[in-house]
Parts: sequence; structure tokens; C-alpha cells
Amino acid sequence: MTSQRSLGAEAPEPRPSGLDDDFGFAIGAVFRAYAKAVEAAVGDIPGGPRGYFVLSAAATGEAGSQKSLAERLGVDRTVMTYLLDDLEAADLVERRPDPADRRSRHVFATEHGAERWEELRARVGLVEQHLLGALPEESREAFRGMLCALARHVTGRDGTADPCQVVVEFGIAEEAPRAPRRGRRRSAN
Amino acid sequence: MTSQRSLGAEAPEPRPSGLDDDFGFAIGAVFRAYAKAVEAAVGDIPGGPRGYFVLSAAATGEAGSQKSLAERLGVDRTVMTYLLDDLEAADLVERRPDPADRRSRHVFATEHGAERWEELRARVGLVEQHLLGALPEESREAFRGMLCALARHVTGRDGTADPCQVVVEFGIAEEAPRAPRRGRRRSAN
DNA sequence: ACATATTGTCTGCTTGACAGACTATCTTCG
DNA sequence: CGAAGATAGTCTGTCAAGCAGACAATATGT
Repeated sequence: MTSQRSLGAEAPEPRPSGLDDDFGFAIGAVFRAYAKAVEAAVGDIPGGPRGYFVLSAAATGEAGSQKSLAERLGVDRTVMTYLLDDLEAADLVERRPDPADRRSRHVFATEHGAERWEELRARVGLVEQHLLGALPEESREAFRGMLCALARHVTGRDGTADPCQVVVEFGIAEEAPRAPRRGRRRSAN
Repeated sequence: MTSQRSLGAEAPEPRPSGLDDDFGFAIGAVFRAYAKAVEAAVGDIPGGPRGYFVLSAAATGEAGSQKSLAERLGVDRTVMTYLLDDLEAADLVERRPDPADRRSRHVFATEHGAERWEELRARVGLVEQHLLGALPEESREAFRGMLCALARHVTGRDGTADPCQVVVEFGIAEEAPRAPRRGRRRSAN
């Protein structure tokens, strides 16, 4: 019985308990597949999919400062530093000091970067299409829309006053002592 | 035409070109948020979200051999080895040699593991609910359904003859020479 | 029986992430 | 104005995660 995922019209029990029907597992699987495919699609762009997103942001002029970009992409600022170093070395983006605040530097796409992005965008679009291809034609847009809505929600970019505290909730409620250390294994050390 | 997703009624431009409407960015953001929340929710389970999924599979009896489990979860078999070591050390799962093929070992939940999983499942369910809470009540199940359908597709578990070649497609079509090496930065080396 | 493939484990190396220190700049407030 | 504190970005050091490859045990095919 473990995984009756029929879910059709009635599905009595809250959760079929099959891995295949688990939300977390599903999003993980889809994410991995997407990331892997994009990795291949963007080829030699430094930073892989991440680098691509940085380039996207830069090319569309919504990158802003390194800090805001890093936050939006969910990467550490130190990571952003060398990610940009590599992207800059490849002549895809450039950093320009913000005249208004000389501490911060804004990220822009170079001309070459913009061109490259256009190609890439097409390729990545294909990946996306192929992936979504598993859904019936008429649901694809709906799915995309919902996914983006969720993304906006968790990043606090929708109107919601509550920027999705999912994390916070447990972060405090649990006070998990956190596994002492889950390194490799005690090997011969 | 790369991916004009608006296409709804009129929307002139092919793509708002905003990161917020990018499929890849969105799935990444949602995935990160979910993973982080689950990490907090499962607390001290070795391996974090990953360990939780292994436990899920074990508890519902769908784990199978280490190999099949590893493949299904998208982790390397060497990683699965020490993941299971830790889980076993915590008395959550156990490995039993498959009598039919003594090379392979099947994974099961211990009694303690099963109990623990029940609690965890509830907590993780909350995370999921909270996350989906951003969608209107009536779309949630639809979204879940579509996501799971996609997951089944990319993992080749739906009926499809084509187990989603997204990767393959570019893996060969591009022959990307792959960035020479994108290590840290050249520092003082 | 022998060659070859497969499962799981172990070792070593590389990559990637994060904490913390440091510099330059901005802000605040006396 | 000038000192104190905050903030953006960079750099260094450390450590965990992951992978490639070797290996042992077992299975399969000829």
C-alpha cells in the first residue's frame, strides 16, 4: 500500500506515504534534474547554473549590489566575490563602484556577457520546456506561475507581510542540539 | 522565442526577464527554503534532510538495496555508505544482507526509527503545509500533483518510455570543454 | 573453472562553503 | 569636525562534502 498515489478525486488519507508522492523528495528530484541539465547547457560559464543566474541578473539590470545579489541568489557574500571574479575574468560581467556609496559595487553585464546570455537563455529555455513537457500542455503555465509565486513568497518578494517564516518556526521551536558532528566516519583516525 | 511564458492574453514581451519569473531561479529558491526548513525540523537526524528521506524510504519499506536507494535519492553510493553508517549508529535504520544476493544489503527502519519517523513526518508535513500556504487553498493539491508528476518523470518512474533525457541532450550536443578549473581564485599562489 | 560484472566499503584528493579578520567607506552623534 | 560604530567587499584558513579509484566479496556467463 505504501504508495497509492492515485490522488485522483477523493484520496481519503492525508498522505500516501510513498516517496514518490512526497513533496520534499519531488522538489529535490526535479531540482537536481534541472540543475544538472542547466549545468550541461551553460557549459563553460564559470560557476555553472549559479554563474548563469548571476549573468541573468546582470544582463537584465536587476543585479544591484553584490550584497543584494548574493542575498537574492542565496549565496554567501564571500562566494559571490569569487564567483564574480571568475565571471569578470571571462569578460561576462563587470563591477562598477556605486557613486552613491563607494563601498558597494554594482554588477553589470558586459556587451559580450549580454550576447552570451542571449544564447544561453535560449538553451536554458529548452531545458525548461523539456522538463515541463511532462505536464499536459494546459497545466504548464499554471505550474510555472505557482512555482514563481512560491518563490516570491519564500524570498519575501510578494506582498505578504509574513516573508515565510518556515525556517524560523522550527529554528527556535526545536532547539535541536544538532548532531555533534557528522563527519565522514571515524575511519582510522 | 526561447520561453515566453506570459503568452496569456497579451503581454507583448517574450519574457519579463525578471529573475522572479525564471523557472530555474524559482525552483532553486523554493528548494533552498524547503531544505533549510526541513533541516531545522528534523534537527538531530544524521544527514539532515537526506537522512530523513532515507529514513522515510526505510520506514515505508521502499528502500530496497543501498544501490537502488542511492540512485533514487540522487546520492553517490559512497555517500550512501556513510549516511547509513550514521543512521545505523543512531539506531534508526539497519542493514540486512539480501539472502538472494549476498553482495547487496537492504535497508530497513528499526522500531525506534519508525517511531522517530512518525514524529518527523508530522513536523515535515507542517513545513510543507506552511510553504504551500502561499498558494490558494484550491491549487495546492494540484501543485503537489504536478510536482510529483515531474519528479516521476525525471526519475523515469512514470510510464514514459523517455525517462527525461534533459541532461543527455546537452551533455552531447554541446561538448562543452568545461571551464579549465574554477578553483577559488589565484590568490597569492 | 575462469573471466567479468556488480555491490558495498575505504582512501585520498579536490571542491566548495563558511567563519573571521581586515580595509575602505558611510553614518551617527557628541 | 572627529571619534565610534556599522556596512560592503575581500582575503585567509579550516573543514566538510563529494567524487574517482582501489579493493573485497559475491554473482553471472561461457
